[in-house]
Amino acid sequence: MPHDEHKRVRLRDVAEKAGVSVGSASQAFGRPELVSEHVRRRVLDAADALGYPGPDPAARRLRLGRAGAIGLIFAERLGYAFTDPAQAPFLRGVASAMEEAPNGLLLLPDSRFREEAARTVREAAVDGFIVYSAPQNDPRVEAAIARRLPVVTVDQPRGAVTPFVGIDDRAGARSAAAHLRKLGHERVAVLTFTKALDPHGKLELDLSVERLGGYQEGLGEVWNPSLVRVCRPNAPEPARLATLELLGEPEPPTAILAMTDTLAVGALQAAAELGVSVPADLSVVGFDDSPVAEHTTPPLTTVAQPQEEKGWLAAQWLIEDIERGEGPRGRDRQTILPTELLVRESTASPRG
Amino acid sequence: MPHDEHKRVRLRDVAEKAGVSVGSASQAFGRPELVSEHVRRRVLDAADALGYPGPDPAARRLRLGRAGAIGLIFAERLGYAFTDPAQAPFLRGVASAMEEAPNGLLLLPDSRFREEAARTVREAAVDGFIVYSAPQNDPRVEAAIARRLPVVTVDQPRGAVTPFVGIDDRAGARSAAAHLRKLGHERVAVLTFTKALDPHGKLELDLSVERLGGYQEGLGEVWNPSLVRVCRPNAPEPARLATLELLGEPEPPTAILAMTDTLAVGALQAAAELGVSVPADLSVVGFDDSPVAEHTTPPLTTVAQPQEEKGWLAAQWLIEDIERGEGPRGRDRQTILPTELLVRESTASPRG
DNA sequence: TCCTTTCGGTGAACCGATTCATTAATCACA
DNA sequence: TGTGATTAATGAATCGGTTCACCGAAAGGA
Repeated sequence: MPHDEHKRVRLRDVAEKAGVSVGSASQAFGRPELVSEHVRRRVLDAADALGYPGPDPAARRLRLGRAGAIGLIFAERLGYAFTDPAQAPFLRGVASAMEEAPNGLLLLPDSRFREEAARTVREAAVDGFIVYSAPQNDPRVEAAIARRLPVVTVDQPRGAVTPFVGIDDRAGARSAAAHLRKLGHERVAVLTFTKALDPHGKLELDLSVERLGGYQEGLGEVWNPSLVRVCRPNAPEPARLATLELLGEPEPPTAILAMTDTLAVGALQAAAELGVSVPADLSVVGFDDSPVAEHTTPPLTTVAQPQEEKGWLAAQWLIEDIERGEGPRGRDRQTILPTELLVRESTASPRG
Repeated sequence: MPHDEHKRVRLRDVAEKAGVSVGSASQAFGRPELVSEHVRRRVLDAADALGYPGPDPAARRLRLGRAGAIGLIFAERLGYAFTDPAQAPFLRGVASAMEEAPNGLLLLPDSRFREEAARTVREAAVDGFIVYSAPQNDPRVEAAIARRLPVVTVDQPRGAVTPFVGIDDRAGARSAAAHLRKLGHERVAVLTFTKALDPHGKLELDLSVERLGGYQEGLGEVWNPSLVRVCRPNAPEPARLATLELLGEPEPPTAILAMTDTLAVGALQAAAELGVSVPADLSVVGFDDSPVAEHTTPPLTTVAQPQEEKGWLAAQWLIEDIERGEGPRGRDRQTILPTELLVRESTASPRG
């Protein structure tokens, strides 16, 4: 029967009830080998007689100076988090690096209320942050840096003032575009996504800038800005609509470069709806090689990037820096992992 | 230029440098209206002269008695988290309930190391837990309850000793099965997923038991246990393989009941691969009405459930209980939200 | 001029644990 | 029986803030 104990039970109360000092009581929980079996028993008994919930994490944290958690700052609002299946492997990588030390992962999503989100970051009980694909001038990122905790930045090579891991987005995009060019395509549309712009219009993500640049380089003289469509958020639906529109035009593109596989999926849906055959009438190239890419119809040609490795490395570095205990470092550690163009069945030479 | 201050800067240091008491320094940050403009300035200036990262969250938490975060305990390991697109709307619901108060969301995934995962829960700095679709005898759930913090359970109606929100899984599944029955199907396969079993083989999720029961009831005399396949984890790939196998048998099923849309997607992939036409040769019914369901080819007949509302309600209740500040409650609050069978184009009467 | 408010600042108590230098008790062995 | 070595328990200091009862000075009122 639950009594309505309104007061919380403190370690002190347990010690008193057990007739030992708080010191001993603490040991009984934290390092049992230091107390006699006898004391341990008494303490544990007292504890559950009183309904003691165990040492208060907040207090133990304060004393230990470790929060036991890592903050993950990412681009989307929570509701759209992980809508893109490409992010699952990244998480898997983070997870495997964290599995040894029992740490929690504190999600720090974007929010409609920018400043509130930053406040959450300022007040988050964490030992460090991973900034995943969020622009450097995001208030949350600034707040994270101001905390003077270790930070590792992912997918944001240019602006980072911290260690970072990423891929060569430009080269990857360029190879995708060059592939289409070589097949002979001359009307190539681009599906991109932009992050929400702040009032100053400056919240640009390196990632999208770089990929766009790569497309332009790879397409060379057939690059056509009027065929670029912004799809927001990064999900199939907006891409489907954009593609429907593109294919409805008098002179439709013969190929589409989608900045993510998720957008490519939308493009494929639109094509299927209109009875446009892929790749005979339309080639589609994605980016990421997300888990869905090989199961679309037809299987998607895409630029593979080592998501899982990115996640693993970022977490690994962060944990190292946390254990090193010397605060944040600069951008003295960096890795650019390679990408690879995977040619599957969604691309072919244009008709005629 | 960053000096290598190894010591952390404390509020005390700031106060000293500013020539005021720590009390005033604290106010300058926390409640500016209580100090004179003059003092506030001096403190803030001293703060950034010293590079003070702001009040230490751990300490402030301890004093305030609030962690400012909610723990989310969910079924999958972190790597597989949110692999199922059906979970995104749930998160969105949670997010919208949390948007007012700036709280963090601490992910408490399952782990290969069961006990480590439970430890993380025991030591998590949170004010309460949402248990999302995790079995009641999961060590993490037990740890959460032992913390004597508010807990809300989702999708686990039977075992819950806490408030819970869920749907009538059995009725939903029954309606799906009845639909197929009415169309005239007599060989109906079932794709299910089971949670990892613990050494005692008891980690059963109500959810899957209920849905399975519902299928059985709805199918009546055509229920055939030998056509039940376990697909693990809950992702398209295992379902694809299972379906490939089912369709390769001498007497293949004419319809498939998939326990989640994610599994249904795998079934559709397998059918497409084998050139089996849906719904002409094979009917497929999903569950969840996840965002992908209306975009599959063909659009998926499925049992819709109000994921977003579930998330919203769970978070709402939890926040209320936290603010009420009277510790955990029992299962005195509960809601079963309705499901609805959405008939799209993946089901039809069997041939002949 | 004296008394009462008002305003702003102070500093000690407290949040709930962990740690460690000390002290007390027990044991082994000569 | 005395001595040194172990082993176990103690309690005060500490982690880094927030809060609040109290106090002094300046302003307002009679």
